[in-house]
Amino acid sequence: MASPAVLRPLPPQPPPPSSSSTDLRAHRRATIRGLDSCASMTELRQYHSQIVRLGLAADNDAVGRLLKFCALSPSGDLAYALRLFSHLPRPDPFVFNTLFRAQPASAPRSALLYSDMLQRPVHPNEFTFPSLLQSIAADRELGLGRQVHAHVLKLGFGADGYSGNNLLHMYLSCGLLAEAHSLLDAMPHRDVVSWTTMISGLSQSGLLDDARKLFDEMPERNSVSWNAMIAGYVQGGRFKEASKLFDQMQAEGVELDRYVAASMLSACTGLGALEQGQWIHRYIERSGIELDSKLATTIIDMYCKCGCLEKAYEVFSGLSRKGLSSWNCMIGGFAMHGRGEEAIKLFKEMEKEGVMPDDITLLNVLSACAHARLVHEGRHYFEYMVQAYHIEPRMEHFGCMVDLLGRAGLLEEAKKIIDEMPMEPDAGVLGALLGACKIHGNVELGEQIGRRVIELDPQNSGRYVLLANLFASAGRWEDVANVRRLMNDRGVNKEPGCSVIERNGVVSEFIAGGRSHPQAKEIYAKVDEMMERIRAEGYVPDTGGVLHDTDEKNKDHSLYYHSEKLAIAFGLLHTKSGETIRISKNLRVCRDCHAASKIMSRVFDREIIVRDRNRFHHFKGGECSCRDYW
DNA sequence: CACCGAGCGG
Repeated sequence: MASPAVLRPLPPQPPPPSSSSTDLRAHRRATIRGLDSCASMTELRQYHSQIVRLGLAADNDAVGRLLKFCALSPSGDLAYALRLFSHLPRPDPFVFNTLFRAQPASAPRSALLYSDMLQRPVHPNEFTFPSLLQSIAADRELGLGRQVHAHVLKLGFGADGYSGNNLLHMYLSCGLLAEAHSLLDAMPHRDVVSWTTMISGLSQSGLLDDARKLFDEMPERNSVSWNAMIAGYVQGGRFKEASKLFDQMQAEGVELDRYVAASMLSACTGLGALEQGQWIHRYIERSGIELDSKLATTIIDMYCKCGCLEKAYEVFSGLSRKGLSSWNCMIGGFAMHGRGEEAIKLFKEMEKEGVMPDDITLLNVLSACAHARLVHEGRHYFEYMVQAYHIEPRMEHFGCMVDLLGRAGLLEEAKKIIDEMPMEPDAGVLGALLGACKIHGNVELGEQIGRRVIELDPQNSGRYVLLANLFASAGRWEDVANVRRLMNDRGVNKEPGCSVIERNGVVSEFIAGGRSHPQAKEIYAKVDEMMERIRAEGYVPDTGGVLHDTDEKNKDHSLYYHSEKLAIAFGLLHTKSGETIRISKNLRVCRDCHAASKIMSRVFDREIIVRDRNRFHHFKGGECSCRDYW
């Protein structure tokens, strides 16, 4: 009854045996042309048999087109392409060049194919080297790259811009910056791609300032070049410079495309700049930039990490097709806001929709449990991930469990996880236990773990401070001094606390005790007023976290001017009453700021949202969303 | 018969 679904018209059928040779030629042309609009392997097989029947099995023109579809189309079939290739008696350069472009490529395989090409011999043309060099660059096979470079010159393609730019890319990927520079100087036809390749290569080698110098000097720029530089800053964590360059790009009237939009969303995420991020999001909607699952996830991540879970969820639930990364991102969003139940609910929804979770999904679920004190659930999912999905816990999963158990006060159980895990715990895992020891005042275990952590990761200032704080809480001032001395001897500096707040799209930065802000005087006066107000409401400075063994009054004052309090003062000065104050900071919220922020949210009737290194705190009506569990 | 297919930077 039901006929099979025919999605596309069938290719032209063979001509009747009586037809003339003119008809045959026309038919042959039509078949070859039709191939260029082929959409599926099923259809391709029909064309293939057609071509064989027409006696074109050895025809590079016809088989080359078949091979192009099999090798390059997302609905193609690489194995089929290789079979076609092996049955071609005299493949031409086009056939070889097409195979170089096929994914997944690898440098050794491309090299093998290239030497096959040379032995036959089939002569490489200018289209041969770009794709060959791509796979060599991706695998950083410098030795092969140098040999191919020699061939490019010997075979007379030294002046070809595409080959030159790809050689440049290859040297940059292999980290040979000097070679890249001299190649660029020697290139006869430097173009915007050559410069952009250099900028991106230097950025990826961490030489952002060199890249910027080149960027400023290059004769011509397009949106790809701007994005190379902006993305470089973002990758290097230099979000403010990314944002400044973006403003310059806008001023010069360069088109904001999806790539620049994605880079800028990441910059906003890094800065916690909600308004700017929202502007980019609206721009994407207005300009009709296609919202693929990757870009959507970038937007969701921006909203999550800028403290706006509701907007994140709105975008998430509006997606018609949710990719794994979107689910992961949203679950992670609930986790970092301490909304563990909702994270778990979303995970169950994901399972119900038949989406297969991965190790990141489960990491986010465990992290959600850790931030919400869901010890029971955390234990469950730690077992469940292996049983249900055969996902073996990695280092990070163990770290999450140590964090979950340790923070809940189950130090012995956390220690047991570390002792029994199949790999050597890294500084992150041990650091989680150290943090738990600090919270629960277990100096003996903390000291033992702390010393191990510091030796594993001697440049990380946070762990020294944690250990020193632990000693301080036990009144062991001599050990505090020893830790400080160790830091000094090793040249490790305490990372200064830094908070940022955005107002009218402008990001202001405050450093603890810093006075470089133009309105410093006003802000400090506001802090004093704030602290006075909350003291009257029962706030008592918590000097437990202050290391200096000085008198209490000095300690109070160093607490007053923590970056977070400066940022809140700025927020109170510059926002309308009732408006939410959003702050992002580089370190974790200290106990004193946490207590003060709670009272301030009540006294000034403001919602204060703080993103710290680990998670979010929503202060409202005298309470914090973390329920003092962080 | 001769034509052509196609390669780079985010």
